[in-house]
Amino acid sequence: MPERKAATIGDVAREAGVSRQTVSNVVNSPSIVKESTRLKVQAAIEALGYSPNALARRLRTQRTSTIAVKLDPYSGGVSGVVLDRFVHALTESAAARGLRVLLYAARTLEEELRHLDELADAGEVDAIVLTGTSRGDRRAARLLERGVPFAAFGRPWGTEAAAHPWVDIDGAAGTRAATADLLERAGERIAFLGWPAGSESGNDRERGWREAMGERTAPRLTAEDGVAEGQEAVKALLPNGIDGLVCASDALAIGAHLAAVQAGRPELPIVGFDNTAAAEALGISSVEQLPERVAAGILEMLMGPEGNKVAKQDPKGLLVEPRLIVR
Amino acid sequence: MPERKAATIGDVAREAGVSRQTVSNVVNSPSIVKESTRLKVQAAIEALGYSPNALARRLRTQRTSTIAVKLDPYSGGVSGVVLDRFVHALTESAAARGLRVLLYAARTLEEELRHLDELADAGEVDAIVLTGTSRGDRRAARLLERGVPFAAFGRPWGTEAAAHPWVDIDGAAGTRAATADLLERAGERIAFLGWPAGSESGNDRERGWREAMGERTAPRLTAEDGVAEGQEAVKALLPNGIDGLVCASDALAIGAHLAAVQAGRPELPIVGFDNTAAAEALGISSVEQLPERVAAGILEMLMGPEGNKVAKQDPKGLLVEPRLIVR
DNA sequence: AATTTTTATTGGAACGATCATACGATAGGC
DNA sequence: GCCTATCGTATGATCGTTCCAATAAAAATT
Repeated sequence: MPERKAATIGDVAREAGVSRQTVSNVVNSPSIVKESTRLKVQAAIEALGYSPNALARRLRTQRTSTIAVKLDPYSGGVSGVVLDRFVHALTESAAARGLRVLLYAARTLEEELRHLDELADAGEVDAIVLTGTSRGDRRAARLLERGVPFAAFGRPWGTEAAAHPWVDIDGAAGTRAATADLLERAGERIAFLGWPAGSESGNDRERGWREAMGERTAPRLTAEDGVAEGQEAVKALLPNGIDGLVCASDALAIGAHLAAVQAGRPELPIVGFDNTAAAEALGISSVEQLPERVAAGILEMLMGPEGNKVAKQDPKGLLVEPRLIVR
Repeated sequence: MPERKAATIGDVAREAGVSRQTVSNVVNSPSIVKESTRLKVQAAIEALGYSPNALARRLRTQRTSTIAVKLDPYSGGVSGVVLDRFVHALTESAAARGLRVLLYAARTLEEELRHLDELADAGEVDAIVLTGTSRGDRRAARLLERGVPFAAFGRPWGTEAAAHPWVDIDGAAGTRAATADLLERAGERIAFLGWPAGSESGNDRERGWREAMGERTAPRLTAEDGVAEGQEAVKALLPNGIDGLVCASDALAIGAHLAAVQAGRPELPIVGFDNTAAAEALGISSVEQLPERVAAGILEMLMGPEGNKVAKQDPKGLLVEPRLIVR
């Protein structure tokens, strides 16, 4: 008969012959309870199969022990996996700190802002994790204005630099390492295939390549993100004779790889970005983003190095250095 | 000064000069309130920026309006994307019905069982969504025993067939369609590349191929799931001369494709399963699982076609027919 | 031995909503 | 004009926990 109603703290108190508060103490701060009574209470808890009701506790403490994160609509592309990995990692690290992760979905900015308002108004979460921040991010501005604790996966690219905590991948460091590696292994002419101007992270990744190239020169191409687009862009270039190619994404890298194979240069060293399964399957080198580190960093920003409750945050940032995977 | 404490239902009642209950009625069942008082109350709500506290409501109603779903650890392979898409879709459909989705992470079965117990004991969720069910699934058994409402993405492969609601992809229908298509377009000898015996969904997918082949014969290979494994398995086969190949996964299909290219038969028609980004990028046909339909089906099982609260479920199943994407 | 401090436990209030029930006012039936 | 329905609103209890202040008992100080 598993339908029996769950035992409450009052039931345990009666069974053990103590007050409710003492039971609560045994559960939450056992150290202040005398050993003999603690054992008595623990036996009663055991006997009744008592487990504190999370809802009641949250109402009383005004802490939900829950953080929210947006799950982006499935984009269908090669990328997007990085965010999924990030959510995976966030869930695991959060569980280790006794936090739950709540998802919300939004297709548009307006919808997301509405969701953020709802989550904050109803007191559903202690903190929010934003992903994919952009220059002058309206979500960040809104949360700041409302005083909702949050941290972002992504830099505050604009001027509000110091206004909230964030963690991001150091894209420039990634492409710098990739370029340096190719310069050493392949030759002087290492080209770059990036996105059209206007993308913050695109600029960041291109900067790494430029810095590593120094005085050397090599073609710099752009294409919208996508396999076909990358293939098209590189097709025109190959006759120019390059020694290697650094790309802003795995999708572009795969396109470039296909173009290289078609042009009879299957051995052309190419490096992508994101280390997706597709790149792995094709044996293409890539820059691995380590979203697990980002997740850990975000939680540390929100709750301190060890804490299990959301605390006041310093608005500081953390750049995680990605890792080059050579294949 | 956004630090002002949030207004409660009592504040609104005082402001509007009515009782708490009337405010509650305006929020939850406006139709039973006289128009004049309703307007008065709505004005007060507006003025104070009142929003009901979700925690208090949940404690009183004993409904969390939350469902839990496990997020698998990132597997790193080509597959796994289907589950992510499913979670995406589930979150969106749930939001449309006023439900939230809570994530939990687990690396082992034991850990998952522990999490399930905790979620149930603490009354954190109204229902649980299981993914990747197997024969004699211990999680399903546990939840049934404890009386926790749940539905599964995946068939109850064993004998407990009718014990709980489930939704699954009709894998056999997918491979049947793929095989039929190749028989029509490519020729009589359509081979199958599956997994080693023991996988329920593997058997299911192979069955579809067999059924479509009927009296015709063609090689049937197996390999562990993976690009390299698929490539190896097909390398030996190609001299045999086949007209097409149906695979149990995109990873195998990609491996097969690479083997075909190396063997000088790049045009060999191959069909994968899951329609992952990698298959798309390489122009390989694939069977698309439509996890969005599965998500909608799961919610319907839990809450009825229109409902927004978890109701008693009939233990019935639903098979979703996948779609063949020809490239 | 009287006083202060510390330790262990208790009882009531509070968190913020909804439920069940009771009440007053208006309307309808004869 | 009396009795009964119906409607709209109000009151108090309740969900299950933790906070707060108070108390009783034990230990330490003078």
